[in-house]
Amino acid sequence: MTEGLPARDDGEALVLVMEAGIGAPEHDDERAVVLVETGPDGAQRMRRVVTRAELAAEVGRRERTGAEEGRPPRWVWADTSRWAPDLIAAGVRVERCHDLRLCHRILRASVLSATSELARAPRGPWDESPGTPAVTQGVVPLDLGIDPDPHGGAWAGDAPGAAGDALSELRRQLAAVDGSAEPGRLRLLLAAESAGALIAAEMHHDGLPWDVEEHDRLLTEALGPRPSGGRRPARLEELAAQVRTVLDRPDLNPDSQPELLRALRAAGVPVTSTRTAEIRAAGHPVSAPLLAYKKLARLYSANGWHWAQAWVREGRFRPEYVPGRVVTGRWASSGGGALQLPAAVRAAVRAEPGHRLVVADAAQLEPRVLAAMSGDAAMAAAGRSADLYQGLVDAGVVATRTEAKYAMLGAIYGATTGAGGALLPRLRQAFPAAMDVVERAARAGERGEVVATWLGRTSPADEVTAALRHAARAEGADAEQVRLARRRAQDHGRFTRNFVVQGTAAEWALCWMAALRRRLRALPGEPRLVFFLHDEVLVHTPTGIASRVAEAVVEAATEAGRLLFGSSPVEFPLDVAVVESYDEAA
DNA sequence: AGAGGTCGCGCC
DNA sequence: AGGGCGCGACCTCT
Repeated sequence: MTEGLPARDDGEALVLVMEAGIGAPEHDDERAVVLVETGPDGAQRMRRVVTRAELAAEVGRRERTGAEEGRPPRWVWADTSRWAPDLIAAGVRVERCHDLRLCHRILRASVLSATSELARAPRGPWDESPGTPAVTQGVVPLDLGIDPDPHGGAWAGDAPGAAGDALSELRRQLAAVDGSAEPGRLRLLLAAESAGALIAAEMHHDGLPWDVEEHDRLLTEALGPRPSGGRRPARLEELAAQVRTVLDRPDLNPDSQPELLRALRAAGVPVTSTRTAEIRAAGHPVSAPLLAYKKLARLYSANGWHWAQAWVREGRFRPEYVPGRVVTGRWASSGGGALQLPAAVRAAVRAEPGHRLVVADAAQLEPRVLAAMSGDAAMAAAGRSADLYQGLVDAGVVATRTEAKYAMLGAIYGATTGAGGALLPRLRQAFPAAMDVVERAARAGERGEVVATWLGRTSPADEVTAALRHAARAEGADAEQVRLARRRAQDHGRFTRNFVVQGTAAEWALCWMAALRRRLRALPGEPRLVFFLHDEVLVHTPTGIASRVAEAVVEAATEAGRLLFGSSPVEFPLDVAVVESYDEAA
């Protein structure tokens, strides 16, 4: 089922942007940038050299002429996080790009491009991990084969054998895609990954609107006024005092896990760790004040005043988003824990005057993705209702919505025991095709094999699992070796089982955002994507077009489903809310 | 003093 | 429970 996937666009112009890597860093504006325009076959059409200071104007010009002809170019560069921020700061937001480093990483590992020259070549500069500070801030260590004099004219971009040469790399990538058994899937994946890199750069630039006063209000309400010096807030101090009294340890520091654990055990509290669940289960008089302390201490240290001072500037929280850092294809973030923004502080995410936040999240995304990728008609039918979990209840698969949720998540995460594990036979009976997809992925992982997402992103090779398995099967293997191999196989099987679903959900989400971004660009008033959380987006928009933005978000979800799964009957409904602050969304 | 490891908990 | 993360606090080692 590939009818939605893009065919090669032979009319698309690719414009490489490369740094010549010359000039002293203190004269950054004068550093040379080389632009090379090619067709999708990699044949060179035009090249020019500009200074870094001239780049944004040059890119903006080419982008406009492309847009007028209805064919914006695709900008090709080593690393979006190195080029896009300056362009965005200069007011230039390109329509599309191709991030060589992110795409290289996908093609290097993908089962769909395994026989390509790119995949079989030894590791080189393009295998360096993307998004690391050394890569994004330093000069990319590429041998571009460029004459160091930007006005000298001589240029050796076609010099063979230069492993770091961006044009050669682009050609290798295009060849890997064209030579793949599933070029449409890879093409979509690379385009989506690259669009994600653009979005990440734009979201960092735009930032999440953050109301520092509201944040201070809710912190003060929970913790007491902001303390001076290194002291704890009043409410935390009170709770600490209660804990000390109950445990009869006047000098206890409740922030120290070993100290706290010793004190709890000395007081006869039956815990083996300081985990919240154990403390709650103990039902001891210390439980209530200690649990309250832990909750507030977390808020204070992770998202308190100090956090705001470090990460919020001029009313915006600007974390760094790092596409491609999570093996499954999900984004990671760095700086301020953007992807763990707790519910307790979301009231501080407030639209600016005259604006609204459009908050949208995909309902039960992972189960729906599983239904689509497996072509499981029964599961698709259960997902016809807006709430897939309720759909399972209505179909008579399980008795309650809670059971449905546990069972589905258990199937996707690899539960073996407990409520989730117990319900698996019911799911297997009701949705054999869907369960077959995850169980085959699990078995492959247990054997130490790789698995791939719908679009071809492939799990990292795991030699350890395979080696342990081999050792355990060898003549004379002892029980300990067998136990170790089995344990490792089970762990890796759970990982690969989850990989195919989480990774495909990440692909859907990338397509969703890319489709949304394109729609937002066509709207007036500059509505901006300002937050992304795996299956959820926030758009900051002028109030007057908020309803059009909400429509665009829904249309983009439908488009994402079509792009990935063609005519699959699986729907991807959203919960959409137009609100003034994030906490108002359900 | 600083690096690195572990725990625990926030998000999906 | 089971998958994927980032981060802060504490602790240990160097």
